[in-house]
Order: sequence, then C-alpha cells, then structure tokens
Amino acid sequence: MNPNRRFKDEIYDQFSRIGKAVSSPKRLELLDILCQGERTVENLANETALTIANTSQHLQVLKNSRLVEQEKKGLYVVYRPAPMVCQFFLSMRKVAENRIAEIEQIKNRFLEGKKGMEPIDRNALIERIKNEEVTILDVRPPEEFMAGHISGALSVPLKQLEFMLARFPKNKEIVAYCRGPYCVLSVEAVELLNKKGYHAVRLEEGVQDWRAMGLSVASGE
Amino acid sequence: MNPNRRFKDEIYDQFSRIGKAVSSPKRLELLDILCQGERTVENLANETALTIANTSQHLQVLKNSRLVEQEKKGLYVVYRPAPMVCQFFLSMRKVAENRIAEIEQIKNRFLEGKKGMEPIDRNALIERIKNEEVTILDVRPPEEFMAGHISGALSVPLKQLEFMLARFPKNKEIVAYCRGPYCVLSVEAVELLNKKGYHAVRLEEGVQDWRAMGLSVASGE
DNA sequence: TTAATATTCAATTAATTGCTTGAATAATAG
DNA sequence: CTATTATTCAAGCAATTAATTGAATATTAA
Repeated sequence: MNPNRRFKDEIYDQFSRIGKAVSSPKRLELLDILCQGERTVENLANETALTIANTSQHLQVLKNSRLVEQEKKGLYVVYRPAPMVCQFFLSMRKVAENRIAEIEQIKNRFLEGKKGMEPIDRNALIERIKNEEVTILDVRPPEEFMAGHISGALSVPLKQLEFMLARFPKNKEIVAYCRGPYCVLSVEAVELLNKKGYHAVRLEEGVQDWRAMGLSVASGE
Repeated sequence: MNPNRRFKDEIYDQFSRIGKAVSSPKRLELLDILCQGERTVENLANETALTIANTSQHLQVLKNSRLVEQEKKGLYVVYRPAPMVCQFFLSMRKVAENRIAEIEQIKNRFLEGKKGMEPIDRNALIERIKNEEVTILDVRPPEEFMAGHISGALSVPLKQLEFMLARFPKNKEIVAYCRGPYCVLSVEAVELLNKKGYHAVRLEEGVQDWRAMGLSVASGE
C-alpha cells in the first residue's frame, strides 16, 4: 500500500482508540464519575448499576485507551482519570448538549413537576453564590467534597441532609449542587428541602464546570 | 426501572452518539478533512480512499450524531462540520497525542530519513514566521487556502509547486504547511524543495492549530 | 495456613458495525 | 424526454462488541 495512505490509516486508527473508549454510554458514565475523584471498582459498579465483572472490563477498555490510570491500594484497585481527560469529556459534553436536542428533552421530562428545578437566571444565581448571599450545599459523598468543592460550600451528603436540616436558617435561600447537570443528588436534595419549607434551588454546574468557568474551587476539609 | 437510573441511561446514551461517531478511524479522517472546509461526497471519497457508497454511509452516521451538516448544491451534496465540532476534534487529538505513545512512533517512522522534517525549535520558527523572516507556503488545494490560511502565506498547491519554484529566492528560507501534523502535503513539498536546492522546513501546525494558538488567520484571495 | 474479599480472566451469546455490491433516486444537460 | 452524473438505499457477510457466568488470582486478616 501507498506509504502515505498507510501512515494516515495508522494515525487515525490510533485516534479512534479514544473514540472507541467513549462510544459506550456506560464508559461515559464511569468517566464522568471518575472526574469527581478516584474510585474503586466496587464503588463504580454500585454507582452505575453494572456488575463488578462488567465494570472491571469497561475500566480496562478505558485503561487500554489511556483515558484512566490504575493503582493498587491494598485489597482495592483505584482508578482515576488521566490528565486532560476531564477537559476532553467536558468538550464532548458541550458538543452533545449543544447539538443533540434530545438531551434537553430528556432533562425536561425528568424534572417535570419537580419544585425548585425551574429554569432560573443562571448568571444571577452564580453572582449571588460568589457574593455569599446564599447557603451553598455540596450534597455529594464526603470524599468528593474533599477532592474539590465550590469555595464556601458546606459538605452535606444527601444521606445526612435530613438530620442536618436544623442547622440552616429558614429565611436564607439554599443552593444545592452535586456532580453536574446529570447527577440527581441535588435534585433530590432540593425536593426534600422544599418539602420541609426551605427556599432551595438547584445549581446544575458541578465542580468541574465551576472550575472551567474560572471560578474558585477549594479542596480538603 | 428506577427513574433516576432511567434518566442517566438515557442521557449517557445520547452522549454516546458523539462517541460512536468518532469511534471509527475513517470518520475521524473525514472530520479532519472537513475542518479544512466544506466538501462533496466524491471529493471526500477520493481523499480517504473509500468507495463513494461507504463515504456516504459514514457521512450519514456523522450527520445523525449531529457532527456534520449537509446542503444540496445542484448535483452535489456538500458537507461541513457543525459548530464546535472542530474544537472538539482538536481536544480529542490533543488527548490522543499526549496519551498514546504509538502516535509519536508512527510519525517518527514515517518521517525517518526525510530531509527538513527533523524536529526543530517550534517556537523560534513561529516567531520567524510572525516576523515575516521566511517565505511561507500553503501547499493545500486552493479552495482550502481560500477558506482560511496563515496570514502572509502564499497559496502554492503541491501539484503546482514544481512549476512555481522559480518565483522563490533561493537564499530565503521556506516554511511549508498544510492541514496539520497528519497531512503529508507539506512533507512532500519540503522534500521536493530540498531536492531542488532550497532550504525548506515543515510547519506541523495547520490553520486550525494556528487559530487555536491565537495567531493571525486570513481568508479569501 | 486458611478464610474472606476485591478484582480480573475466559468462554459464550446476542447484537451491532463496517464494507461491498448492485439497484434506486434526484438534479442537470442535451 | 433521455442520458449523465452524484448520491443514497438495501441486502448480506465477516468482524467486533457488551453483557453474563463461573472460575482464577491476589491481598489481607484470623
């Protein structure tokens, strides 16, 4: 074969390894979760409703296409996204959200009839968050909060929200966020808060988005 | 099924449409070419060494995942990338280049023994281009030059290079570029120029990269 | 050592995909 | 109206892939 043709075939074949890795919905979900912080296989299997063996296989596909790295920690194997991968994922999500109309429809159908999920003036909300005019709750599991959270947010994992309700003044508005637009933790948090008489709204952005917008992110306690 | 689970499955399923579209090496090559400017099916088939029918099918996959748009112009159907798609492609290419070591190897093997292709000080070269200290040749087909080119470059399609040689002073260094690191037009141009006694080097960056670096791009004549 | 736990491996099945071939459609020119 | 050209459609084959199952491996704790 013509060496020029051969060269191109080989190069695009390598590029397609990345594409193949992100051509499976389950692997995309795994990547999305991993962008919140490293995880064990078992943990990822629970989050995604996959069997352990299947999760492991998907993770190995991701590893072979160099999108994730793996480290053995005692009895567990911990996976984490490779550098640049979360940016790439965001870029892919952006194309999908802008180009595929079905995504908006699915979101609307899911949020239909839920309180506090109505479209709001995003920029005004972000302004109020920056000015600390609202109480911000990070309702993800505590490890994820530790790995990185919106500056000024309180760690209130969804599971503990009900027990911690008393701490929040009823007259101050509450903004809950979690992993991003397709994570439902904050949806449930806002539902609960509104039922209990708080004025709560949901912030769709996750920490990754927040960082990508150039806003302040903290980590640790 | 649990509505939360169902929501996630539906969303990531939509995301994966983008991933599936870029999971085929041939579709990636098509996208890469389209990012240089719109093309007909026949033209794309020639560039990629695919049959017309097969090209058409790939283009329809790209269309169904909303990565390209189509317009009928007389007897021809013209395809072009949808907004944001070229940025996404660059982001994917960047991950691939940084994470997949085989790409560098394939490139080195291909360029092995060719003159003027040795690794050079990229930034110094770009500086000299910006300062117009070298003659810059855009060796792509003229339509692509029209659609966008590095400011100050001359359109010298590879096919006409031999006939236009006389125009260039032998004492001024020549820099040739084409579509990007995986396009071989500039490789062939540099080989020819060096054989004819010119001092020519290759710029790996294409117009897209040039623009992405914030440098000056012109279009038209 | 043995038992328990987390992960990976290997084999199987059903479904999907890429490519080829030849026919069908649509726009234009004579 | 007919012929030509560009593109798409439809059917079929070979190859690849996702998920399941049960067994194998590796690390730790008893």
